[in-house]
Amino acid sequence: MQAISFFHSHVACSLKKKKQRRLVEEGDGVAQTKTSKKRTQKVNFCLHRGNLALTSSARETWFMVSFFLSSAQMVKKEEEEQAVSKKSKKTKEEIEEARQLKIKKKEEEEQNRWRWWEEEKYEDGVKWKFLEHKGPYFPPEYQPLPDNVHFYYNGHIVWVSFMESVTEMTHEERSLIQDLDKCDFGEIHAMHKAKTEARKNMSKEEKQALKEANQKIVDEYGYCLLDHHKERIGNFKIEPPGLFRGRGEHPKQGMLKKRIQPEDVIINCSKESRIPAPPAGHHWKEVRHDNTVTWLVSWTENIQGSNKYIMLNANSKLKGEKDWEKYEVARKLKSRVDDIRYQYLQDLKSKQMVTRQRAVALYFIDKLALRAGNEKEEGETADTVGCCSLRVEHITLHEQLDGNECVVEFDFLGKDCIRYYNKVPVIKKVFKSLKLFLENKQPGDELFDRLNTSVLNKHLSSLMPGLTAKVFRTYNASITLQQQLKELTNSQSHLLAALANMQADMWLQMKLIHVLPSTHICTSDDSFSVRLVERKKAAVKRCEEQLLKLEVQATDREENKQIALGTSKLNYLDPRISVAWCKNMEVPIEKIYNKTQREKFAWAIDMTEADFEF
DNA sequence: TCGCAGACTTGGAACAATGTTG
DNA sequence: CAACATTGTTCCAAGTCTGCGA
Repeated sequence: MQAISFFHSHVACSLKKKKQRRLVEEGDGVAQTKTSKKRTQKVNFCLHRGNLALTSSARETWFMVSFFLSSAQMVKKEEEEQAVSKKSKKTKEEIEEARQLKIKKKEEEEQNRWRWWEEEKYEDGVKWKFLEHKGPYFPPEYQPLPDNVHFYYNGHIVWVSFMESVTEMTHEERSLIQDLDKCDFGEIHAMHKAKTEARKNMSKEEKQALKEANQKIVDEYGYCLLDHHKERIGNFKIEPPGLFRGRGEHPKQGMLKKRIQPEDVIINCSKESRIPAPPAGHHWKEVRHDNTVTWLVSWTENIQGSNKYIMLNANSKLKGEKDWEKYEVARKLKSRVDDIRYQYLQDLKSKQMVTRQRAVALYFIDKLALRAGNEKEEGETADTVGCCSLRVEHITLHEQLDGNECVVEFDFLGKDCIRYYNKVPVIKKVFKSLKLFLENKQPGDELFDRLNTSVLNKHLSSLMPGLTAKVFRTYNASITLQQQLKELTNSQSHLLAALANMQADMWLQMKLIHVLPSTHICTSDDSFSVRLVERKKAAVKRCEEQLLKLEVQATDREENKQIALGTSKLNYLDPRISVAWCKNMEVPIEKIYNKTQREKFAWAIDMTEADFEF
């Protein structure tokens, strides 16, 4: 235990620094107001310039959508660039040859692709009929420190066993090493620094060799055979030992994550398949043949005691089918959502406390895209909440605020300790109910004391099979995207090319708008003429130069957020909406999804017609 | 109905590769 | 062509939700 606490305090030290910075960055009110202001401006600008109506009040949802739009618009720019680079370098034949090769490769890939979406589904619960794989790839063994690298305690060289993080400290070490301040990791640190430096300075050949070696591992362990099709595995490597780095104020940060041995590992595969061989001298914990689950390998992790799995890549049948299903449920919600909304608005009047709390929670989940909020074990994880686990201190009620009535101010840490701060005007009935819920409660008490996620989800699934809280996030994001795209195409289809560029520029400018005087940006709004686009481009360039000088950390972070939101387009936006739009607009799908994304959404790209309706 | 383990999705951070620019 | 910026990939923590047993 002491070894653990030793590491704990060590890491806690370095973490604390970062945390403090984080606090400064995200936590303080000023920075926060700034970012929210920025967001609002961005939305307004879009509204104004692009004639887009903001239909959903869920800010988060909007940003997923706006990100999609902006990233979709780089069409022309890329094409130009390609043309230029081709001309300058290679000969005509070479270009032609390379092109042919590319096309051929693409065709081949297309041919090899498993079109599982055209096949019949298995009976309920069965995930596969045949599964064969090579087992997990274990991380390399611990390398002892070289003889010339030392660890010092209180100025003396100490040989320690715990450096390899396989074992805890020995008894003697525990009694010797008590004070972190007396530890000197200097030489070890220098060694690691030298190693990274050496890696950076490797020659081309060395890098190539390394790459090939890695590829070999992928070729051997990275694939499995599932129902006669070769499928890529998502994470075929066992997690290496190390220090647990939780997020936020995690009570277990810095604890020792143990090395996983074959004896800890459960293998799942077909009975009649070639069972993977454990490393020499070892055996598996268990080999099972359970075709109702999708994992190939599992083990129990020692920090939280939860299970870890090796599963297939996002482009596999198992993941794709599930994804498709998810969007189908969300689509079904489309036809029921009016009823469901009507119902929870009615429930707001209910005399029954449970019903009333449920209605308010649902209102939040639908309107604000809050997560369900399962209860968590105290002391095991950071203190974060979702809708159902909101506590008294997380909301403030304002009868009147900034010219709005009935405003709820949210301030809490959500998933991954990301702060959610929002002031939302709500309808009177919700406001009144909230006041009622807060009566006779102290900070620390639950806002929805009669409600939890399982009550909520049970209710939802009684309204519609398959309906759970998270479906609202998918539904709202997807429906908003579709609406936005529709309006875009209806009113401005003939100007689309210009608009596409416009939006890319707009996006760029959006980032500048807060830093630069407004004269630099809004030169005029009279038309969407191509000439204007050109002028704008020049303007953007000038602005960019200035931005570099004026660069504030705040903008950096804002950009990071935008990028992070981009990843959510992988999870919440029905790809068929985007695919249909591309087909309608004759925009190549490559402009919207990169290779990985295209593979993941192969089912959608293949099956979607231009007239697809979410 | 309640608690809990298990399975699977979501999403940020770190790292790697690739593109851009002065 | 080196330094910097952007984009893509990997890793794994942190959620959601289900089903089971008491």
